[in-house]
Amino acid sequence: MGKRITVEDIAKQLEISSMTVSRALNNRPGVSEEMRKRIIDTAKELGYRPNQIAKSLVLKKTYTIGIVIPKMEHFFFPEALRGIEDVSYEHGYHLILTHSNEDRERESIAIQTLEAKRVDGILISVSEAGGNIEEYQNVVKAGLPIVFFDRCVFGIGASCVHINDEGAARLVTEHLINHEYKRIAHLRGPEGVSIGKERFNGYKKALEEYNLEYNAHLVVESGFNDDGGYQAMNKLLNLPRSERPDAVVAVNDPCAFGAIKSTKQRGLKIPDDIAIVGFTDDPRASIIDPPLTTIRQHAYTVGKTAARQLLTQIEEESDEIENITVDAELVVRRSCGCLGF
Amino acid sequence: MGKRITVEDIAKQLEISSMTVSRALNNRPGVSEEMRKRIIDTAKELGYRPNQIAKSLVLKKTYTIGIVIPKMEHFFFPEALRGIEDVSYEHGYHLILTHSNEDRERESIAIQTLEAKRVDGILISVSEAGGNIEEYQNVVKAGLPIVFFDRCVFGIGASCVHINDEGAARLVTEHLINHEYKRIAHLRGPEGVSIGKERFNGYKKALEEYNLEYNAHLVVESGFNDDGGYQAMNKLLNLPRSERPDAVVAVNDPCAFGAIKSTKQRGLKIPDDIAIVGFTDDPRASIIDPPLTTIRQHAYTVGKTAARQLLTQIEEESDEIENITVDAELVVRRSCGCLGF
DNA sequence: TTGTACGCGTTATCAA
DNA sequence: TTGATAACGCGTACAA
Repeated sequence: MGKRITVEDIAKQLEISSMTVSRALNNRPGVSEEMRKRIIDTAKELGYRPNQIAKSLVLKKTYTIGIVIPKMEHFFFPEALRGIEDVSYEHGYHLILTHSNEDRERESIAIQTLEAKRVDGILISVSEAGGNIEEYQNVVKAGLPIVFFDRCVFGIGASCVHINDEGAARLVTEHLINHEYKRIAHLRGPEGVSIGKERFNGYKKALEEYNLEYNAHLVVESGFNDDGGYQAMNKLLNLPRSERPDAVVAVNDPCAFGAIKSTKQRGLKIPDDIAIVGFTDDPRASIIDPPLTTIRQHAYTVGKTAARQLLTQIEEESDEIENITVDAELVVRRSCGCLGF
Repeated sequence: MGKRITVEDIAKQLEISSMTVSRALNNRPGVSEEMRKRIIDTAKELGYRPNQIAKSLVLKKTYTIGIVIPKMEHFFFPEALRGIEDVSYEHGYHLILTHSNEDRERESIAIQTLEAKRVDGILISVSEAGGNIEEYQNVVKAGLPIVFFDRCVFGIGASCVHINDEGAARLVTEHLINHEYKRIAHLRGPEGVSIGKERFNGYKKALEEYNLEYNAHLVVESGFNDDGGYQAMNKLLNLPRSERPDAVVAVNDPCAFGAIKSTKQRGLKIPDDIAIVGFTDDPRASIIDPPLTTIRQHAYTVGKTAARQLLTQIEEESDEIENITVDAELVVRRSCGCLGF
């Protein structure tokens, strides 16, 4: 931040007061057209750039929203970010991007930074390590609008935008059941993260509905990445042959990719020996061998919706809380063996 | 931005001056340990959050760097962003993220916004539509550090971090030549963008070096996305059979994916009928059918290096300009037909 | 239509 | 060790 032209500089050059300059530059009434023109011209000439910092201080408004993202590597987040950006841009808001790297403490610091920067609102997807509930509550208490997206925290008085994780997991599990799979395993996400829990619930409810036995040995915690999926799948494949699953529901696509790798390494065929389905519709899902049956999440729409919800809260100063569900759909490809080829 | 606790509030509660509070909270000397403790305690109690806006105004420093990214959909950028974020975080800087969406005007607005927000520096990858040279020059003139990454603009007094695009394009083209391909086409990026031009130069130089005829019909502009690659490949395949290429160098992986789609649609086999190579090493490259021979770009390293260069300029107030090249490597997979299976 | 005084929340400077 | 004052750049409120 070097020396910059200020309204005062422009005022001096034209021998008028800084207020007139301010009025002219902000299209306020009370300035003669001639004066306004002269002011705008010299502003351009001098390369004036308004100081948004000073503006924010007096207006108590930054036109900035803070984002907390747990993991940039997941395709879901850049895509959601794109949705957030599009909506914010339309509304004249800008983004401060922070990254928790799935770390509790780093997330906590990120939130405090955003508060210090006086963002007008926060969009957050909580870290895999589980949430800083108290931190979130402080934000809510302080009257700073906050909207959770994808990985949510309920019951603290904040809005939430996510897909129907339980329903979608149930859908994909039922799809497997309907195609005669009997021993269906689940590579589950962390207990403390909403989507991990809900997808697990969906899986379980599908089993119950069809009177399939729930077997705790067939549920392995995997985290959200491919390495976790690889490790978890290894555990399942280390079971005695008779106890091995004939199908696997992975908590997300990266996890499914890890599971596919593990399966192939042992010379097993997908879907002939074992079916695998994912959740996300990562760009790789359609071109991996075999193409992955999965749930299409519409990350862009989730981002857009979350941003809209946040901006509504900000601009209408409403604190109406909403729990918004974005539609998801089953995408059937070869990895589940249901296409008949 | 609601009512927030200020240093003044803390000062009043303790019946001291706000300066003492400021000193205590910023670990400055000149406060008795006892006083410091009391101040920190009441700050916590009251839920004090420093107002970085006010701080920035007086310190003329925001600890924020602005990013301009042309297209979130390219895998390269989230990955570079991750590198940028990691380095910035270490240095205590935060990111304002803007998105030009490959649009000239939107890029221009983004830059002006970042100036208004008084970022301490800018990292930019220019839009496909070509650069706002004057805008960049104004930034440089204003003394605001700016570093280009990946898609650069040279000769305006700004640093640049990119891979050796020309060398890498030459490498991959030579690889094809060495494996007896004779009619090698190029799906090229836009004229006005550095990487488009340099990769084209690399392609051309490889041909020259091996005395292969350069044929302008075999060079088609494609843009940077898969649709552009698809369209461009269609043009090549519409040529009379004898004029068709036997190999194609795509300007990047998304473009190569489009070309692969076009080729498959016509029932042609890759690499038997036509070889295709890309540039990026997108996550899909390794799992598409056939796996794509490409250049691995190390986007994360590019982001990291660019951020480091920018922070050096900011913190050392040096305006030494550097043109930094990040290594890239050839990744040979099946799509070029050189693996012998 | 234009200008003056003051405040936003913080820190630097100088005095006590 | 502590405090009073001014300043950062701008906009609000009121006066001329």
